[in-house]
Amino acid sequence: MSLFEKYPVSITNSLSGKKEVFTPLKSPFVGLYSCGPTVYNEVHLGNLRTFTAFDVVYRYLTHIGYKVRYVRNITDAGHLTNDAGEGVDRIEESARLEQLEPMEIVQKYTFSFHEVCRIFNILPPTIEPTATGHIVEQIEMVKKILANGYAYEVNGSVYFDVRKFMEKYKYGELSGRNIDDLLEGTRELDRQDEKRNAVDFAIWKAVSPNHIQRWPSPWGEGIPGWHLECSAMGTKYLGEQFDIHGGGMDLKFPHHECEIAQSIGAYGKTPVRYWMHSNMLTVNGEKMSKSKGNSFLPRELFTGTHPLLSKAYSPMAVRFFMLQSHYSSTLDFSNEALQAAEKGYKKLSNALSTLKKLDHPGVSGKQDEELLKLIDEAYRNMSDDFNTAKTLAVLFEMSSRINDIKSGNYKLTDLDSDTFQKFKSAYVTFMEDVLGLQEEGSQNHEVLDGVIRVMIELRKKARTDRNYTLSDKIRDDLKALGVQLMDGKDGEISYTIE
RNA sequence: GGUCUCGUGGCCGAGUGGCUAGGCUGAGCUCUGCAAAAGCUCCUACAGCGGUUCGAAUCCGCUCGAGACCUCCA
Repeated sequence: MSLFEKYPVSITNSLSGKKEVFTPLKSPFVGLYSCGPTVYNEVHLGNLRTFTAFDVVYRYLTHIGYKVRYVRNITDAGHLTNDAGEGVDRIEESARLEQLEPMEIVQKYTFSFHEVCRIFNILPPTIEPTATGHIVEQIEMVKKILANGYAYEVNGSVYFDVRKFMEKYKYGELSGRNIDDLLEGTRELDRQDEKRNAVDFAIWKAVSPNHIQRWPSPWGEGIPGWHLECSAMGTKYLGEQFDIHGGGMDLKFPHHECEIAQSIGAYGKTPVRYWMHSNMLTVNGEKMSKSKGNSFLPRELFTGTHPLLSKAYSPMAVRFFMLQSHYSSTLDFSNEALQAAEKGYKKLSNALSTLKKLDHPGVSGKQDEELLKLIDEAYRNMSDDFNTAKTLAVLFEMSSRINDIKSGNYKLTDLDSDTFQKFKSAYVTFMEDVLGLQEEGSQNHEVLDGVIRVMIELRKKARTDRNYTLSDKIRDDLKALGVQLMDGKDGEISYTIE
């Protein structure tokens, strides 16, 4: 029996608004798509929250035995900031601002995005398609939609005909929009628009002659509509219908709503069975966004240079901070909250390194139902709509048990070896593989480790000589450098690096 | 204006009809040469009002407050 059968996953489906048991179309295969970044700028912490949320979804589904194909796109084709064709193209704008080719902009920020992902331990997806690499697929999709009568061409642009679509299908189901209201509110603006109705959206857009990014199409030179790329690439790699599509809450409308309409318009079936939306990261209760100017860059965290921060925070502390809340709730970002998260993370991380060094003595004790129950709970919590907050609570329980073992309050000889192995493997797996919380510091510094060991030996000697002035000096000086020594009961000294 | 979400102890943040969330902070204790770490104990809340129920933070209604989407945004 596989883990996903033992702990069936339930997902809050944005489409129904309800928690539903997750059954993949072709178990054990799972198709997962999540909207990636538009690479015209550096990603900020709010963006990162969503990527982290779906990283955990991918990690957990994989861990419990599903074969996941995880597609996360890179939007590297520019789009006009509104569907009417006014506004600016972000990538072109950045290119002009930085005096670079659009391709250089896109390359630069794609690399930067990957670097940030690596730092935050966000795994690469199994496929990371780019919009510009799938122009052909997008043009083909536009052709299909035109052929099916759900789009019309005006002056080299192609628009999706929402009115026509609604004669046969529903539009607005995902976001709970009432189309009549939408039409009502925007009727005035329609006059000089190419669109038949305000709710129509571009699936192919003709661009002016001085626009740098452009591709030939049956309708003339232009760029694909923003919503189209996800539909085209999702279909190509995951099929006309697939299991999970995720993204930030702010993409629900119009982006995801349009995706649904396009796919139905092209293939006659609804593209996604489970829609997942992660909620916003807020600052003082307001959404973090570039346009509001309240966003934090990853770099500002590591260096502690942001005016709202009192110090620098490590990537893992930030990752822990995000996992402490459920993905569907807003999460408020503040210096205090980060400080608390840093300490909490350190506690779990310390227990992790302690546990890794522990081995069962081989003397057979008895089973411990409590420990086994904790493992079971961790799985139940994760299978319950990827509730990382509840899972972390269980890991804190476990870390207490680990510390009990370390301090001798709980003797390993009283525990049977099988239970211990299960417990150990569960804690390490949930921390590292499922939640992606790695140990920080200590490792990867062989020389430093050697040097600290030498200092520790000297301090031990000083202590046995009762030369506390010297032993305290060694400890205090190392502390000043960020190395914390801790005296164990058995006379052994361990250390952590800030 | 329309649609929707949320309001939990000093702070962050789970929970959704009866059972301890958890983390951080603060106070006390144990251990320790002193620290640190760890363990134990304490401070115990559900915006307000009304209703349903044997029983509600959890369901329903109203009031107040905050936010999101409706235009690019994860």
